[in-house]
Amino acid sequence: MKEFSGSLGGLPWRGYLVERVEDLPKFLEWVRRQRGTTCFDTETLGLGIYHQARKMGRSFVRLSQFGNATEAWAIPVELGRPFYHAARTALIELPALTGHNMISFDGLASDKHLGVSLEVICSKSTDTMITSKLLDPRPPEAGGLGPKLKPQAAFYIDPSAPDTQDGLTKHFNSLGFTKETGWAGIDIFDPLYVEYALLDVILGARLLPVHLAELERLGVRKELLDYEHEISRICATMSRAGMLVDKEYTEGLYDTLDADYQRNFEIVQSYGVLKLGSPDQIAKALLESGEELTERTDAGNLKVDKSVLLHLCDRNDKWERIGGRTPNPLAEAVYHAKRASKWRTAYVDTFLEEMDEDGYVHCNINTLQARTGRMSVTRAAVQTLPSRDMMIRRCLLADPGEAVISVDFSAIEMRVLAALADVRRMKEAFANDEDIHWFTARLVAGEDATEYHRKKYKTVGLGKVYGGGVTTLARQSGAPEADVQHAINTYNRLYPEISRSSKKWTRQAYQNGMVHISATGRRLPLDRKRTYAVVNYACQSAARDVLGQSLIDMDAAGLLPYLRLPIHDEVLAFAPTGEVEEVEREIRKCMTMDLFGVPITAEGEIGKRSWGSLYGADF
DNA sequence: CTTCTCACG
DNA sequence: ACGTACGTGAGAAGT
Repeated sequence: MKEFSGSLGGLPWRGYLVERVEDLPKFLEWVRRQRGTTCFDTETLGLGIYHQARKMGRSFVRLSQFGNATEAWAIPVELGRPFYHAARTALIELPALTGHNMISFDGLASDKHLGVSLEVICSKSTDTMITSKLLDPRPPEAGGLGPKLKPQAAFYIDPSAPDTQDGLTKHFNSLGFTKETGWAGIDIFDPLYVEYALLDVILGARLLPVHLAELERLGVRKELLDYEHEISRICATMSRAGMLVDKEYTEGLYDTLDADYQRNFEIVQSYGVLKLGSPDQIAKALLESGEELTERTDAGNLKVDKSVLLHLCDRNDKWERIGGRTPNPLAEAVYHAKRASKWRTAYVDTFLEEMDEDGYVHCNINTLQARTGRMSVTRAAVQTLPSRDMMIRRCLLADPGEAVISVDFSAIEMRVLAALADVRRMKEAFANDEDIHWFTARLVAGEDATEYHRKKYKTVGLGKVYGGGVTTLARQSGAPEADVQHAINTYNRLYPEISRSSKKWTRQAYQNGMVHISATGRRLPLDRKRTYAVVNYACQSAARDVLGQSLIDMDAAGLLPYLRLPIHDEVLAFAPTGEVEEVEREIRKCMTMDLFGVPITAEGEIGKRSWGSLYGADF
């Protein structure tokens, strides 16, 4: 056994590294003495819970740490069964746990590699990542502390708390490792590695009570904290289930996209462009080919983005000819090469890289990522797969004998806006199950309302939710500014409650230290220069909480085993073909509710085995 | 590390 | 009085 000690925030701490099997009884005695909440953390080979251990042929969990405010233990799980069993016993026997991002990372890692299920972990855990996001959801660049342990510890515990993440990276580098290779490569008994591992649980154990006290001081309801832990468990369960990669199709797609890229990049090169990702070089070559470029980026450079390229190709975004000019072959090649390259690297490569031994990808769902509380999904970013073309979604499959189900909320943000701002005429429209944009168009143009009117007022309605101005809406819709201005004025007359609520929410935020309190009691800090964003924050965050509540209802209805992904206003599920209709109906039922007198409704779709089947694929 | 670009809701 | 589209993840290039 090796001992460590130090002092943080004026309070000493001691740490113990178990080196031999004979040290384990002392650890287990300590475990049995713990009455309060114990912090749990793991040091692993990396982030790839589901594929890394197999690829490297090693124990994924290297070190497992447990600690309270003053004492911490490090168990070298990778050394073998007795150590693994001690960590497992501790996880099972400890009465209450905390940890930083522990549910979606350490919880899933324990589920996969330590013989302790996610359910057991979740039944007694409080995650300080969740408490930190409820205190302030902003990343550091937006003025918040950010969720990392270091700034949290520095602010809430001790300004001189060491930056264990940054410090470890530097230590890795000094030993000849990189940030990535260090996790797997460092000696399990390296003193600094172990000391930082011990410090992490000491800090985590101290962070929880301070966070909880702060949440109480700020009046954040306990119910919101419980609600977020339920959502975290539900989403981690979806990650664990994963989605099957159609390996044969995906490898074929890799080759297709690669060939597409090669072919088009050769054409691009023949115009003297060496780097496809260099807007400078592309702009120069286009100018030399006789084109005129007028649009500029925020930084003042010539813009050569997708819309500019499509225009030069004489195509719309569905790749249909516009018929206004002769297509520029360089623009066509750049467009195709960039698309093939992005789709291959961002999606296809990631699927093949992240696949586990059985061919499943287990994406990481960050349940409170955005400052509005919205979720994000990484490794792979499956919330952003191309939807106009089915080829990427075609890579992901339900299990044999199953089919995909997708259920969407109908116009959720407009409904949430009507509910939160108490917009009388909108509420009437939704009560009658009207299409809100047709409704608005008919209010203005009567029976003469056309698709053109609907589109115009849809743009304005969305602009309201986002807080957009005349210029942007005009650019976005292609309509003249005067037209758009008139439509906005009309909209404001029809639905005066929107501006009224916006002003009220802004005023209240000022009184509340520039924080908007959402309908569910979430704290949403505003930027002083963009207070108009309060309408968007209120709507986006309430829409997210409607989704969250529906997920909790789905779990209660026994539907969790079918769920695979939350996508902002949509839920993706897989079910045996004999049950799809019933599962779709039950999910839809959970997504149907009342929000302050506004009916929230949903529509479902049933496909075949691949996700792409919902986008036109025939399998 | 910042900028640009592009994929989504 | 004025004027503001919101929120993400990811890769490549250039500083």
